[in-house]
Amino acid sequence: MLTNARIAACFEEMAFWLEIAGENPFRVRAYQRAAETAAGFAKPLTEISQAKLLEIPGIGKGIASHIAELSAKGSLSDLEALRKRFPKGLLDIVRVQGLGPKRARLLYEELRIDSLESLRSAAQAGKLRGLAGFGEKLEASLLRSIEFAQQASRRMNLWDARLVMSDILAAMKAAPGVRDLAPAGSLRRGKETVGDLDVLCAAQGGAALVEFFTRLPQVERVLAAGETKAVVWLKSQIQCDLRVVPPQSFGAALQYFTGSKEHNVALRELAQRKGLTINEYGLFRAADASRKKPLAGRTEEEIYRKLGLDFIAPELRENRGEIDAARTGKLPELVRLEDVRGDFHNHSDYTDGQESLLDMARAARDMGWDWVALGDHSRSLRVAKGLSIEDLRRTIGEVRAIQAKVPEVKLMRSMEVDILKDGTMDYPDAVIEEIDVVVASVHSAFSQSEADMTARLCRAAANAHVDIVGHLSGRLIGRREAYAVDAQAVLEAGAREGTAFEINGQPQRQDLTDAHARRAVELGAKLAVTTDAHAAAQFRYMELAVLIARRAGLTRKDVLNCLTYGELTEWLARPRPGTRAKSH
DNA sequence: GCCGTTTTCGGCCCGACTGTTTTCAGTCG
Repeated sequence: MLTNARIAACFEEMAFWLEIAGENPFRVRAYQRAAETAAGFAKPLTEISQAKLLEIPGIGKGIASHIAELSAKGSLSDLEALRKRFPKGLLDIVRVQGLGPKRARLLYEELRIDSLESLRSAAQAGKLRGLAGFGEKLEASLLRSIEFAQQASRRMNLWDARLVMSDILAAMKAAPGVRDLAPAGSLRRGKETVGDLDVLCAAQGGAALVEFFTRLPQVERVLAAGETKAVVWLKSQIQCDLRVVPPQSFGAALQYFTGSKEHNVALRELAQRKGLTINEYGLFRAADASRKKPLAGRTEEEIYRKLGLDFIAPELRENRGEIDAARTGKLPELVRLEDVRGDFHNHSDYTDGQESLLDMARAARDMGWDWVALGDHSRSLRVAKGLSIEDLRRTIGEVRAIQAKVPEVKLMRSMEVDILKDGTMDYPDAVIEEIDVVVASVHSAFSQSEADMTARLCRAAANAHVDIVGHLSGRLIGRREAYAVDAQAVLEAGAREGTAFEINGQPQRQDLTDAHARRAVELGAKLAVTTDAHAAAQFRYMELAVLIARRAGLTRKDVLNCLTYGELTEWLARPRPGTRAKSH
């Protein structure tokens, strides 16, 4: 099936080659915007009629016909034509810091440079400095940048990025004259991976701060440093940007540097229509050329309010309709970490976890949760010491027994039960009925055909003994691709049968994605945010799961974890289509 | 290429930093 991700990649590449070709920059942007839209769109675009496509902001006749062509042929003739005009290696070349489409094209046309290798040898031979706009310094800096063009293109997962960020923020608190400090960028928006860290600082006068920042022990290399801005490469192997603004501009700057870029562009277009203009220093009347009297700037809330909008949570700022919703009072009231009353999916040392059931129960209590379903792996997952039927029954007894030791939190027994190759469960029905919460996941035969995998997961999602389908895509970010599956079909099957879907907060999984979670809710399914904790400390992964839920626009009523213990047991005992109610 | 209670044509967000230049282009976010 032609996925939205695949469509997005085509438009992204279209934009790239058009830019190389020196096309109208606004046409380029239109393709980039279409790519963003496609990537974040919950429903498969191929299933939407041409007329309905035109209603989507950023999609007009041209893009809609491209989608139709992609859908029909699996390729784009315009894209094929562009690919023939330029060598593929230019895609690598623009990853080098300081090289954009203009210079890449010049390098290709003047020196036939079409790969990182030919770029390196030309720079080493001193051949670049003769070109218009190139000099010795640029040549030398490019030569250095080539070295880590590869690693710089890798993105860090959100959890690791948050750890590095908190370290940098702690260090920056000691900087001279700091009045306020905040993370911005994609990390603040809760994106699953982060390309660079954005640190925002409020202070009067930035030079001393920039200096302090560039000399932090965490810094490996300074890429740029001016009066109000610095860019460094950290020893943790990620780029970190610092911006310093005066305190009265902190909110405007926080809004500006949180992005996304697409959200900000749309916001500024809105401002423009109202005779206003926004930059990182504040919201101004367009007529106020001096930019001396901001209408807003100290807080983000002010900025949105003065634009006639409700406050938009950072997680929603992707220009996917949130601005319209904010204008008409239709923004969802997003689920919050404080709304979560417990976890469904985790592991003890009976299988591949690090701590005992009792320690996990105590940790759940320390999280402030009202209830927790303590889990483990089922018998087929040998590498994780999956539990035999006898061991499973014994651990169910143990969970009941340790309840007395942690009266503050209601304990349940959950199991992550393997979905076998044919879509049946790893325990017989009679055994499964003894488990309080059944999370069904795929851990084997990842290379099945899309049709087989889809049938397998649909069968599990429609199984009345399954409460929650676990990590639907099976991807491990940066390590393993998602297996081939028609997620839409599985979400439909689950929604029809009243089965919930997991939003797994493990940093490498983050699965469902925000787009699939949104689709699940649109189809009428419930979601469960989970930690998949293999150690007590990993209960904190709930933070990531909730971020995904928020990015998906989920409210308390969409998320099972917001139920009280009483409400949850009612949900677990709910009548399922085609079967008798489960007994508990 | 997209878009429109000022417009169906002519606009399309804004600023910092670098290196190349004597006023600016390219890149980046």
